[in-house]
Amino acid sequence: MSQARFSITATALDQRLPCGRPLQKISEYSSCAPDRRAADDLLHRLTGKLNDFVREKKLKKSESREKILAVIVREARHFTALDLLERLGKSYPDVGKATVYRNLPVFVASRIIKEGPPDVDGHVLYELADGHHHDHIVCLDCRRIFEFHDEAIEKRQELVSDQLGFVPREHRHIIYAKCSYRSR
Amino acid sequence: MSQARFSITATALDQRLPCGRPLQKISEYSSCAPDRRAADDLLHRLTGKLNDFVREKKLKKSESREKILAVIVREARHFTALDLLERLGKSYPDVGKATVYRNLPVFVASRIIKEGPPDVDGHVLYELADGHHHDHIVCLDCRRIFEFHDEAIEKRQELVSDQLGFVPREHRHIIYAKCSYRSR
DNA sequence: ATGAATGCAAAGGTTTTGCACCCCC
DNA sequence: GGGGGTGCAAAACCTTTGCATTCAT
Repeated sequence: MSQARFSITATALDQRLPCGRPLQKISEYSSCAPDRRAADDLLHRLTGKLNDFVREKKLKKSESREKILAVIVREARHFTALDLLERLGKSYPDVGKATVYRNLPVFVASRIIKEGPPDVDGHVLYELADGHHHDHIVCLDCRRIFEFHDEAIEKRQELVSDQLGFVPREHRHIIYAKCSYRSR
Repeated sequence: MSQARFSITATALDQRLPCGRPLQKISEYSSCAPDRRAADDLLHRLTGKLNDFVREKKLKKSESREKILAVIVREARHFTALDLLERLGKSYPDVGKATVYRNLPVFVASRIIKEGPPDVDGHVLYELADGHHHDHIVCLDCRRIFEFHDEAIEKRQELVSDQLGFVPREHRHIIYAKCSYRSR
């Protein structure tokens, strides 16, 4: 059984923080933008995607919408509506919260973000829809969210669904676990 | 690869309902109590479990708590706090909602119920903790919740977690799919 | 000029909390 | 009689909506 089939990504890149301290917000960890240049590139690409969608659906351009997108790309990997509001308030206090709530569905519809698993408090977690499907593993100690992908599980799900007479559309799979940070 | 490793249980037992009609509430389907005698047996067993917990934690007996438990066992397989409130209101209108919200954590702590996957509207779904772990497959058409268990996926999760340096504690796995009811 | 998009504030729906009272041990 | 448990109502919390206004096309 090949180990190469696993892949993992730490959403939180700041590995220096002590793991034992519980955080108030998952997002405190996921806020570290990994690479400014990469983020800018991505923002540029996604802005294009947004514009395409806006044109296609005969919507109108809006500065607020682009500000929101910028904050998402630069600061958030996994975020709730409230996280986003809070961050947006720091960079762009002029954008109202109703606008945020009204635009999240637009970003989802344009496949720029997608709804992920619910966070620890039960709120919808959004994340960038980068095209690469992954599932989540959340550390119960440090609350960081990691991503994993395992082809064997994916395949098995399809098999199970099929055997049971279902056509699978999507799934959410979260493992709550303890990372070994503490014991290292 | 043996097929016998799959198991499935329909939470909703009323198979006569037309599948095409979307429901307002998941619970409308999961409300069909399968067998009165079995439910009473279970209630008796769980009441004992509750009493043990109450004694152990030096809490006190309460009639409301037992009423709530009775409604859970008799009417609910998968339910949100609000579902429970609504049903409770019919059988025991004298029990206040604060009491329900305050007791749900007690039932969870005593391992009588557990938090399940979030429902379609994002609310926490509780379910009886019957000791048999299972995951869920939800039909996007008829909204019924089915339970499945696949040992291969379970094992694989442990392997993945272990390889990545995590000690898994629990997980939630929901497949959103379309059942073949319509096309039959 | 038309209708999308916005900010604000008010309303909505769900869960939690404060408080006085009740009841179990 | 001490402290958990309760009901009620108020508050807290997050999200949606109404409305007048602004802005993009």
